[in-house]
Amino acid sequence: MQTETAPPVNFIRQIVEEDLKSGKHQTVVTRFPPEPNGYLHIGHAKSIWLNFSLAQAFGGVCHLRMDDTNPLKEDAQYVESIKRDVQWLGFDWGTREFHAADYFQDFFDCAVKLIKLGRAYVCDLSADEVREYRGTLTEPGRPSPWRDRSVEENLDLFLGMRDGQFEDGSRTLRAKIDMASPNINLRDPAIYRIRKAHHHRAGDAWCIYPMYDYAHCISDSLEGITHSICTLEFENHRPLYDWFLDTLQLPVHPQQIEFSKLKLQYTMLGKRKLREMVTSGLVSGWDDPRMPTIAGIRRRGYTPESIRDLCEKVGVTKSEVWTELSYLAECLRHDLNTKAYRVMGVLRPLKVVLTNYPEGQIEELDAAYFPEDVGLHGSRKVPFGRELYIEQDDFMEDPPKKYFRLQPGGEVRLRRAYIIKCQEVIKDSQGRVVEVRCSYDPDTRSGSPGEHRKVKGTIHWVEASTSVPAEVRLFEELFTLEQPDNLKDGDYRDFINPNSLVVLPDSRLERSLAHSKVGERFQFERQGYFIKDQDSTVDKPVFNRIVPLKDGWAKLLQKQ
RNA sequence: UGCCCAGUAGCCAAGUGGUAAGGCAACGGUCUCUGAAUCCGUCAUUCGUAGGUUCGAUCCCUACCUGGGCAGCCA
Repeated sequence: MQTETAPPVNFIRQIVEEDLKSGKHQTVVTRFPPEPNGYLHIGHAKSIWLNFSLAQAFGGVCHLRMDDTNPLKEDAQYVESIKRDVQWLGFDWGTREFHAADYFQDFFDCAVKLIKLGRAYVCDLSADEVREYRGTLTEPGRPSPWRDRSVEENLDLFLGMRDGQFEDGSRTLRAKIDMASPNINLRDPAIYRIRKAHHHRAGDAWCIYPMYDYAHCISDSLEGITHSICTLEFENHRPLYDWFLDTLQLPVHPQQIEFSKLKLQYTMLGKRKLREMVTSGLVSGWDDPRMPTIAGIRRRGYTPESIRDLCEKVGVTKSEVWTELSYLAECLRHDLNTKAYRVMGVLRPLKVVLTNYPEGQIEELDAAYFPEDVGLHGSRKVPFGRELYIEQDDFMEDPPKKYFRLQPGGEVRLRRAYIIKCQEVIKDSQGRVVEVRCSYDPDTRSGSPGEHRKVKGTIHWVEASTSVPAEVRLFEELFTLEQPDNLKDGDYRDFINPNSLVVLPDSRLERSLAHSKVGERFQFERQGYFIKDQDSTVDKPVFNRIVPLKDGWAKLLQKQ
C-alpha cells in the first residue's frame, strides 16, 4: 500500500510558494489555453494536470481558455472535444471557460493605445519583404520603410484595416521594438494581420486578428492570471510577453514560466503527423487505442488517475526528456491493481477434455473478484465442466527447463478449481496440438480440504460450453523508433510497428463477462488488464488490452 | 555563425557551498492457487568536460562539448 505523501516539489511550485509567502500574490490563478484546432494528446495532459493541480494545491483556480485568435485554423467542433478531455482527466474549471475571441475589442483598444504611445505602426511590407527586412540569426534586421509613420497616419490606417479597406496580407500592425535585437521575436513582430475570414465564435465581426504573442499576454492579464505556464519553445517569447504588458502598463502582469513538455518513447505527438495518420487511414481514427490522443488513451482503457500519476512522477523541469513507456505501464498497473475485477479469459484457446469427469456435469465454483492483498471483496460463480479451454501457451509438449505449466504426464492446478494431469495429446494432420486429454483429481478442489496439495503451476481456463466467444485486441507501441518525433530524414511510416495491433478473433471468456458493460475494466488473470470496447455487440464482446501484466516467465526465457 | 535554455545512474528526478533523496527499469531474495501483486535487499566515491574561486564546489565564475529552441502575417 502506498501512503499519501506530500506532493513532490518542483521549481514552479517553489515560485508559487514564494510569491504567496512574500505577499506578491494572495491567490493562484492559472490557465490551460489550448487552441481549438485539433485533438488533445497526452502531452497536453501534462499541461492540464500542471495548471489545474497547481491551482488546486494552493486553493486557487484554473481557467480553461480557448486560444482562438486564428480563424483559419480553428473550429468549434474542437472546443467540445477539448472540454470533454479535460473533464475526463478529472479537472473542473467551473464557470471559468474563456475565449480569447471574447477579448477582441480589448485587443483592439490596446493596439490603439500602442499606436498612440508611438510603439506600434502599420507596415505595408509584404510577408516576403518582412522576412527580408528581418535579417537572419546572425545579421540584424533593417527598419521597415513604414516604421516612422506618424501616430495620426497609423491610427487612420489601422482603423482602415479594421474596417476592411485593405486586402488580406497587404498590411500588418507591428510593434516598434528593436530591429537589431539578437532575439528575433523582438524585431518588430506583427501584432495584427488582415484576414477576411469567418471566426467560429466571433462570426464576421472582425477582419483583423491579433497574433499569439500579443493576444496571449493581454488575455492572461485580463483574466488576472498570476502564473502563466507554457512550454519551453516560448522561452524566447517571454521578453515580448513582458514588453507588451509593460508598454501597455496593464495593472496585472502575470509571470510566464516555461517547462518541458511530456514526451514518451515510441510515441508520436506532432499534431500534423497525428492528423496525417488519421486521414491516411494508418489508424482507425482519433480514438484509435494506439493513438496518444486523450480520446485514444481513453478508449484504450488508460485511467485518468494513472495519467495524472505519471505526470506527477516524471515531475516538472526544464530538461527535454523522453520518458520510458515502462513508467506509464507501471502507473497503469498500480492503479488498475486495486480497481479491476479478476476474471478468466483464454486468449488463444486450446481444448482440454477431462476424461474422468462426468459428461454433462457442470459445477459452480466460487471465485473471488480480488486477491486478498487488494483488500476488496465480492465474488461470482464460475462454471466448471468436462470440456475446458486453456491458453495455448500453457501447454508444451517438449518444454524447456523450469516450465511448470501443463506438459505430457505433468500436473497443473486449474485456478480456483482442480489439479489436472495430462494423459494424452491429440494432434491434427500437420502435427499441431489441437486437444489435450487430462484426468482431474476430485480431491483437490479449491476450498476443499484437499486444496492444499501443491503443484508447481497454476493456469487459467474457461468452461467450454458456457464460455463467451470474444474478440480481443492486443496493442503495442505504434512505432519501432524510440523518438519518432525526432526523425530527421526518412518517413515515419517506415517505422510502423507491424504488431501494433493484433486481433484475436476466437478468444473465450468466462460466462460472467457476458453481462459486462462497454468501458468496464477487468484483469484477465495472468494476462493483463482489459477494457470492453465500444465495438462490442450482443453476440460478441470486444476487449482491448490496456496493458499486459509483468511476465516473469518471458523474462526468464530471454535470459536463457 | 547570433541569442536563449538544458545537461545528476539505463529512464525520470531531488539536492543549489559542507561531502549525492525518491520513483521507473534491472538484479537477488521472500511470498503466492495470477511466473502478477506484496514484502525485503542490491544498484552514482560522483553530478557533460577542462580550468578557476574557496578550508571545502553537483551547487559560484570562465571556457569548451553535447542536446534543444528561435529567422509564420501559426500557436
